[in-house]
Amino acid sequence: MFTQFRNKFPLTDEKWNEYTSYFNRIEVPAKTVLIEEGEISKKLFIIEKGCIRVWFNNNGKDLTSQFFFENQSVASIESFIKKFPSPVVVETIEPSVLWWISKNDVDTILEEIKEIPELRDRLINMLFQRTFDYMKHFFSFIKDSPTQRYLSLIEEKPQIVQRVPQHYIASYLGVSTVHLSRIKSKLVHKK
Amino acid sequence: MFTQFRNKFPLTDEKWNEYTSYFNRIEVPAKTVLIEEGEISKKLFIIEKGCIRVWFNNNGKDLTSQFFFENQSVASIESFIKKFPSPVVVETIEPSVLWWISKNDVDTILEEIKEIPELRDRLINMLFQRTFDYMKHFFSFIKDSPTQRYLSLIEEKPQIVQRVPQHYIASYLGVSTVHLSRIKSKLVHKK
DNA sequence: TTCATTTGATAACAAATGTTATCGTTTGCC
DNA sequence: GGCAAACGATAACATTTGTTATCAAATGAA
Repeated sequence: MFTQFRNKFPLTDEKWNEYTSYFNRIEVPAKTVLIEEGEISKKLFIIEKGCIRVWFNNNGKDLTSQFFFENQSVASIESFIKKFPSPVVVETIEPSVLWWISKNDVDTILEEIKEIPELRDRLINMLFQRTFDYMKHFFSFIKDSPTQRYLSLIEEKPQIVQRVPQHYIASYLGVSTVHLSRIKSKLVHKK
Repeated sequence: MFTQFRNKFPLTDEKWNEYTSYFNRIEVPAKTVLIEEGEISKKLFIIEKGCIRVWFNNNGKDLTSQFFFENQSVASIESFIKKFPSPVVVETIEPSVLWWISKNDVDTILEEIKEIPELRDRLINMLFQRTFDYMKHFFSFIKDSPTQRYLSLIEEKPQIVQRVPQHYIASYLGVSTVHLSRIKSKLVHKK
């Protein structure tokens, strides 16, 4: 799982082995809840195989905010960092193979590597990138129609359209399942 | 302008004076464009007095993404950091008193202070906070109706409702000016 | 396989929102 | 003060989107 990243981290073999040994491998079925609403999230997950959905409960309605696939890391980020009760649920969509690490171990690693400028800068860049991604997704809500957002999704994140059940995609795009069905139907008939 | 922040930064008086001297004070009228669309933004602004709007042009329609008031700092953030052409326009709403600093000077300061853990951590926290703010604003688009978003705005950012022309608020909330008018009208008549 | 569950399409109707146009008020400027 | 531009409210109508209900197809578990 981790050997593919080995050359990206300027660490001694000793440190590398120590850090990667903090991770635990688990296999879980579809629809497994990894982090519950209200729980203080103490785990960070990396996906070896499978796919994960982050959603929250809004007056009984299930609203999806993000999807994650192979090689991405997932946490209830605000809960993980600030120790707040998680506002969101983190749940597998497909049967998945995951690696998790505890917050304690992450903190240990961060404390040690922050003396290494390359890694520190990489971390800061990751944070910026996250912010930019949110900005972009947000902009699409004030500037695009649901149809345009669906077309962008096909273009930019085809994995989501291919692997995720449609009613989750509907709430991710901010429309009802019926309306997403209509959008697809119209697109087909126009072609 | 800066003396109110003096005690928050663990710097020698010498460094403090050097850094604050990098800032330039300007006074500008309302509707002054500070950063144009497509320009590579090399300035960061701090607002002493007045109010600023960040917007972008979407097929001729003027869409507002953020508002800023006194003591906040403003840049076309992605352009400033990554040296991309700015996708947004940064423009004053009211006549304003601003302080600006060049990207070069910001880089100089960042390079020097990154050896100071307190400041580095403060910077990282600021980045996280920005991301959380975007997440929150984004969530409100998938979970709230325009009426609810308007009520939240009154509650959480009364400055915007009080100081910003209504048609800018409409595009910020993602509705037409006519519909925002309707929303206000309904709220009044229900009371 | 068989049956229950999940998923997705569609229709009919209701509600929300956009568009265009008009009008009155406010604001800024000379 | 007076004029032009900006701003905001409202009406009438068009379009989009949500809701509820029904049905068919796909999927998964025993």
